[in-house]
Amino acid sequence: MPELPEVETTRRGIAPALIGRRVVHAIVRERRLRWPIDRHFEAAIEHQWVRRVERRAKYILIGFDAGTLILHLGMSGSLRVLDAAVPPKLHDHWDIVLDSGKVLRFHDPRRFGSAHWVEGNPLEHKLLAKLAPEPLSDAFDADYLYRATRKRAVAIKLFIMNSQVVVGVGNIYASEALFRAGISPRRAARRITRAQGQALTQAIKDVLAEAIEIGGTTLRDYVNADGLPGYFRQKLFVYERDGQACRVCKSPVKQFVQGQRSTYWCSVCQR
DNA sequence: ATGGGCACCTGGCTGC
DNA sequence: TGCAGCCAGGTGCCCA
Repeated sequence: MPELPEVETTRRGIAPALIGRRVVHAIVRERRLRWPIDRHFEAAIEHQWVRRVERRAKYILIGFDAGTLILHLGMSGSLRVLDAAVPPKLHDHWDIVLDSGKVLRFHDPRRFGSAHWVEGNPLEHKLLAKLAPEPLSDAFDADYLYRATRKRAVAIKLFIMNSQVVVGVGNIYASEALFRAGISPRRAARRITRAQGQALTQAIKDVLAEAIEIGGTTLRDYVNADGLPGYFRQKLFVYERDGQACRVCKSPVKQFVQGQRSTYWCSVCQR
């Protein structure tokens, strides 16, 4: 899936086409996403005006007067804004047709994405209530991260991917941030030094901000609201570069599995 | 509380 | 050419 930069790029891309528009119709073709789409989904949003398009972690929040749509793109999801006349393709699971003649269309081959309609404060919803700070916020700072690592035996890579520690750091940017901070992904969280905690905090912020700047990372199927890929792949130091020369020291990038996910790192640059 | 592993699903690629 | 096996931007949930 899209990680935080891809979700944020999507949010920025769809927002101008949505805010202030009215929903004329909603069409669900496939309800079996990660959780089945509620049968009241279509009726809940029809005829409502979109007021806000926000993001919390990797969730996109589309706010209406009567409630909020909480969307997740899963591993292979994407949201695009198209002319309503464009016919849907395989795995285009739902449409929100707008009074502008445009449609917000959700595409997700693996169906790990989700859509929830909630009334009341969306941040109190079960999926959002226990999430840690946003990585690009002031609440996520070196002091916070260092304190959180104390007494934690888990490997630092798994630690920074834990949404109860910090949100939005997925498999690509976890490896990339650790490379930039010079920390081995296997290091126990409680073994990092204060200086390493500082470097890691900054690396996470930098890598996410830089990726957002150029539209995120497209590895296989991610596209933004206009159907275009992101270009951060060209800036990756280690992710999916196993066997290739480290961009800093020229020794081969290594790969191994942590928590059933591939980790990429340079054993010379990272300790 | 913490950590580890599984489940959900389709498609693309590799190697026989 | 066919097909089995493996792998992929996530994360909630169950178990020890």
